[in-house]
Amino acid sequence: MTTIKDIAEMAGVSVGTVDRALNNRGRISPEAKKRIVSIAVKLNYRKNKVAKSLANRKLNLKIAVVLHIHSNEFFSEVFRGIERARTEIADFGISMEVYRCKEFNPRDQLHSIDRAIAEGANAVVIVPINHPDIIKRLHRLNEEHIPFVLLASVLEDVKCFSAVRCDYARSGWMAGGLLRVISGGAGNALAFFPSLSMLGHRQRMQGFRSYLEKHCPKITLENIIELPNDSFDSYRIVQEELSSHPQVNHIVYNGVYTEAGIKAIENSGRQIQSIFFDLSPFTKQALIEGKISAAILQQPDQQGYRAIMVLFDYFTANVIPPELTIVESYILLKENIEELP
Amino acid sequence: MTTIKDIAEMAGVSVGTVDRALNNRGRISPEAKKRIVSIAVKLNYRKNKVAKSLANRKLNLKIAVVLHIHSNEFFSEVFRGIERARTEIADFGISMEVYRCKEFNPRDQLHSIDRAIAEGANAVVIVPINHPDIIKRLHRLNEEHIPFVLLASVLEDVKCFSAVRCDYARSGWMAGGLLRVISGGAGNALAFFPSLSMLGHRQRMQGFRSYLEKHCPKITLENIIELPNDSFDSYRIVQEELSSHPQVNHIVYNGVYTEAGIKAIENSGRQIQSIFFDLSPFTKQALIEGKISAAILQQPDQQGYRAIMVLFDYFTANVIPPELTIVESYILLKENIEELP
DNA sequence: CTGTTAGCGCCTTCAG
DNA sequence: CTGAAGGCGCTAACAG
Repeated sequence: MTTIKDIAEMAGVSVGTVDRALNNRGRISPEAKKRIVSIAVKLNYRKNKVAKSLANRKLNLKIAVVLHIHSNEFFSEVFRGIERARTEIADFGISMEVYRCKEFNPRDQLHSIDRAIAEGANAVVIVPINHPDIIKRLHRLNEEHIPFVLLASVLEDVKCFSAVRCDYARSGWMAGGLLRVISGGAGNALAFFPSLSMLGHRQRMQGFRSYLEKHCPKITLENIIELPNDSFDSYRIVQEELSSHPQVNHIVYNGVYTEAGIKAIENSGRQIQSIFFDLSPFTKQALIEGKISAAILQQPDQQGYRAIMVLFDYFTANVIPPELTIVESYILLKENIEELP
Repeated sequence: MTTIKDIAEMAGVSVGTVDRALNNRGRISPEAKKRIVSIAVKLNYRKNKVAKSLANRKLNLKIAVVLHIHSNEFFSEVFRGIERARTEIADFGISMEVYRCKEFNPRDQLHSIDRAIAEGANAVVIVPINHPDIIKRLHRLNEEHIPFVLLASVLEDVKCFSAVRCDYARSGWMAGGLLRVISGGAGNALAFFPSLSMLGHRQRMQGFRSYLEKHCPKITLENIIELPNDSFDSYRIVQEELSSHPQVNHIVYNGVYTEAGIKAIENSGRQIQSIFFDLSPFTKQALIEGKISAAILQQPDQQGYRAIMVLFDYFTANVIPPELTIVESYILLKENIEELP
């Protein structure tokens, strides 16, 4: 491992000069810089993350995390990942502040961003609301050179430092594949999705639909339903859809209120194979009890964790992340989680 | 974040004394120690991993990794995880040396361990051969207080620092569950496993068998076959078994030579649903082409990575790991990996 | 038994 | 434009 001291000796200059040469701090003669850089390249010099972090300490780096308040189980998991990251980065002198704001309330989220910046955040992780004011504010963050990471969401037309999310289209596609396997390739299905005004959900829905169109000619997708943002209404809608589609024997359910879906299916008294998205406690229980057939997970904790770590790598090692980090989705059967005999 | 300096000031002693008190180095009066420790507890002091690592540098910590030479695809993946860990721990002043030895050759492995220790390894990660001489050597490592991590294998009666592996019984159980789903709960099956003298494989096989017994009364498990350690022989055996069991329409294949299994199934010309373990390039291709139905993965790269990181956490933060770290297994359908339209 | 000090590698500040 | 020095938190070696 070569250090700036090695380079300094080799170049016959002081470490200070090497530091200036290698970090574009100016105040250095072009010739000296060139010579030092070439030595650094020759010795394959890499900055030591640990030493840098120790020195960084004085900078008091701070990451702001802008989340919703009334978070569902999915975001609780995301949050768990974020908290895990917090403990890991603390030793590196990087702190984290969480700002929670009302869901579907752009004004509140805007306010949170402003506050974060005012309080000295050096970077932002955000689950953005798709609203012109927010978009505009994010553009301004770019102008202010505050890197921000988009978490668990799709926002087009915004150039962010990095984005961390699942591949929504893929997860819908996988739901299709899983349905093919579970159904033996034939049957009648209903699919429920949360607010399709969110691009991610729409992509998932489209992935699912196009899979069935391409690969499952014998599965009739009788309806695709957008779920309301309420547990009881969701229950009622699932129930109604089941009543009005008596041949349906398969359901794909992607919704915040998993209990609603589970109960509605159960209370129908019909033999229905179902695929749920995400692993709420209800889903988990229902899976183990055989009330639902399978689940598709998107590792929310990993998403939260990675979003923070992207910034961590940047601060500690100047790593420029890929524009998009995809966290893989997984299929879960009861056999993955039930207790073994 | 409180530092030893804070504690020193508070206790009216020097940082040296605090260091001795907090790290059981002796040479300190019991009263001083007690007082300092209580202050540390009150201030919720945690050692700073970064600073410790920087200081650790002088110790030149070294992790030895004892692997087989003729590694299959599974161990290539394990190795990739290990190399990933290498780059992460380098900045912390911890190096890694890989010792490769002939598979199924205890003498050679023994020699590798000896050499690793002679060359100053402070810890060992090993994929152990289940042989009395190796076991004895591992016991001696314990006496020498060299922590060692067992990787991707089960060894009873050896108290190790930590073990990292998949849950073999669970992955067999999952194969059963997947077969249930794929087959619709009825059919005739064959199951192939690698050397059952390895405890892990035996556990997986038992997990699979007991699942079918408990939950799939209509699936006839016609035979369980142990695969030889050769590609051509494996092919021949699968072929023979298929011939002598003409009603078989389901196969579970866990073997090193995945190509053998795939080809034998393909060449039989029969309509066979199959579940493979692990994701070799052959398996991946066959999955995408629909020649096999599903795969069960055990994240070998994660296993390699975690094995190293367990020691890393110990060296940098004195973290005592759990005796066993289970890396989850996952189900893979073609829809997980095929290209999206 | 305890205090002091010199690093670990890097960054920043202050002199020159 | 460049060098020297101090400090980030912890450890180890040496003095007392």
